[in-house]
Amino acid sequence: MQELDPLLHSQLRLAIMSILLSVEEADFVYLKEKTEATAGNLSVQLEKLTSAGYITKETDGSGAKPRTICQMTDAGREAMQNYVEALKSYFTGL
Amino acid sequence: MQELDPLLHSQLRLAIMSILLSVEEADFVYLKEKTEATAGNLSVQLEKLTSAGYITKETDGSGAKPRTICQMTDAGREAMQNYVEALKSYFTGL
DNA sequence: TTACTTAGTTTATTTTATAAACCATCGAGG
DNA sequence: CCTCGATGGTTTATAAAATAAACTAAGTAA
Repeated sequence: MQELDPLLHSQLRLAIMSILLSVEEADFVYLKEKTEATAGNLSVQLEKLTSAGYITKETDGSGAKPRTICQMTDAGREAMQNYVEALKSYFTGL
Repeated sequence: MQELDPLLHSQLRLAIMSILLSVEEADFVYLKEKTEATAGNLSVQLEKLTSAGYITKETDGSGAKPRTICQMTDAGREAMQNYVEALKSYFTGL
């Protein structure tokens, strides 16, 4: 019965990470559509994942209308792997 | 990207369910030791699982010092199965 | 009988998730 | 050029959840 990384143990953050696992790059709008989250919620959760170092979040500058692009980091991928391993220990009896 | 049953998507409740999957009967004290939760927290989460119908919780009466015994219900087992299936959809890219 | 331990529950506090309100920019229409 | 609405976000407020602290009641041992 291992610890479950609390940063990943959240439906929306897990969904974000899941998408970034399979896509290597996604912008805010895409993530919003895929996850069906509100913009506010998405923004908050992206920030958390970013400051944990699990993803990068670059906002296309030039003062223009913003475009935020996210990618998974190596640390993020590793954290996901650990999370899965930890989860497995919860389902040995199933 | 399916919904994750919010009742199961909690570390402690998942741990409780996991134990009850593999054991068919466990008392409060045993669950407390295994999960390393505080009594208060455990009590609250057991109550939630009970009122959701995922487990049963019988307190050995006779006015004496209580002994609370928990078991998983069929609904609980089914919910766990669904939860696992839903989780899988989050890790296709891993 | 006083005082400690055990088995819990109830209530209060903190943390987390979520939504609502807001700000800035772009593009279209008058 | 100026409003008006849509787009792309962030900030802040609210609701829900997890956790801990305080309490209750019975048993046990000195």
